[in-house]
Amino acid sequence: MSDQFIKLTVDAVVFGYEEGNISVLLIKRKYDPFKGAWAIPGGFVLNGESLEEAVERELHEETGVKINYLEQLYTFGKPERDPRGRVVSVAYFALVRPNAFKLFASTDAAEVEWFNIKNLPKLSFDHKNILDIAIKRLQGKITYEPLGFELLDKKFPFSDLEKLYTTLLGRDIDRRNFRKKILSLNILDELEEKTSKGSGRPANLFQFNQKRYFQLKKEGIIFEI
Amino acid sequence: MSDQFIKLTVDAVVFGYEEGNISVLLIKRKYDPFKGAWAIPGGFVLNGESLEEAVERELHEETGVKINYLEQLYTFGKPERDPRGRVVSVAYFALVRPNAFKLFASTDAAEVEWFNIKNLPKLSFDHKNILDIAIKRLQGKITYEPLGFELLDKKFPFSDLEKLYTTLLGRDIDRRNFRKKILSLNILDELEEKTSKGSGRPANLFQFNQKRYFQLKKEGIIFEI
DNA sequence: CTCATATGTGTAGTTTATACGCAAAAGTAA
DNA sequence: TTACTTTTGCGTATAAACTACACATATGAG
Repeated sequence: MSDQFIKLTVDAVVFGYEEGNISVLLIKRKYDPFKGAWAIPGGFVLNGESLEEAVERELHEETGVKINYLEQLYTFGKPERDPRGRVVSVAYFALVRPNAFKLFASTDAAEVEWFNIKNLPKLSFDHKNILDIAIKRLQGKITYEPLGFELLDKKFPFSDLEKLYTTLLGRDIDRRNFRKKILSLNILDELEEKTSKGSGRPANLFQFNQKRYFQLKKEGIIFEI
Repeated sequence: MSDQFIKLTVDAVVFGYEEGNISVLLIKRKYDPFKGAWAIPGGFVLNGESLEEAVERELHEETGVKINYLEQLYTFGKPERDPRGRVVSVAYFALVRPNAFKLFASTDAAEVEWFNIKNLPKLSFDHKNILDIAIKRLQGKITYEPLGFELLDKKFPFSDLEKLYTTLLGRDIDRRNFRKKILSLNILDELEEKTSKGSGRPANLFQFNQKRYFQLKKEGIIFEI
């Protein structure tokens, strides 16, 4: 049987957000094929590990990131997608808080870097396609799942959340209506702390209450922007 | 490297609808493991074929169905999910019109049968899990994608669509509001033909206009129930 | 020709979404 | 200290969408 020659990899599109920029984590490949070109981090799945374990291992090995949220994106299986032969890749979609760790490159990666999704380099394999699908998923999903909080600091001012949504959706949002809508969902805790950066009135800090969110979800109340 | 021992299969959850019943297509396994037990149709991916080609080949070989709609569902990769060793399965989700063809069992299948999703037999492998996820996907997706039409005859009375949604969503729908909402989407063509089955006023037949739907979608107008 | 059955349509009341302006709390510069 | 700039925090009026609900019409059956 010829199926024994199919190899399985996992790849992860890792998104981060900082001050109005959505970035994606890429590595510069150390070995052929596509040596020296940029790619999504990933690698072969080992026999004893689950797909998620493989993703976390590869990400840790290659980049040093701490993942905050992980979900399966899509499996790419066209016969000609990898010049090394038949390689099927299960792609994942990850969210991180970029300022919560330091990047470092190792194993298969010569370099690791954040790239703004508006300004991406040429990518290896079919990784451009994978990234496009991941971006669409992120843009679509933040309107009906509370993913945004996974990209912000644990405690954040409302304006950060608003700016994140404006950036991701690529359109203006009415600040007052947005605030009303989010607060009416009752999944944010307003803290006593305030923050002030530069001039302007200091902002109250908020925190996502995941426990309450899951309970509301169980009761059938859905998140929606 | 131990990754060379990972084998790749595709499995397909095939849904059909007839007169108020959502059914799923299962095969009775002819060989071990789980010989004689019911399972979702599927099998190993061959080296030269894409994942979709593998699904269509296996479905055709094992069951004789003609697929009307196919999308990737999820990839299942827990190391212990198959007693034969490390087998990762890319699961698909398919919709068919059951009265458009005849079933026949062959190759790996001893029998093929439609099972109402409310009354399923014990399943092989982790197929119960796969099926549950597929059912959730179907229920979720018909509210924001026009999938229902893929399950009905090309020409259908409005009451068929209504009954399908009632069945899938598991709750009553106001007949008048539902009709208004669907018709306002402007994706159905009202035909001159009428149908009459038994007593009662004959119903106009409708047809889904996929071309118009895609155009509206491109313009940003979304399907939603 | 009457009855049972399924289809086809309109409107009022409620809820949700949208548009929009001004006051409060801080920093900054004269 | 005071006037000015910047950012946050809040309310209301209008438009749009959703929900609930009842009766007329076209057939088949007896």
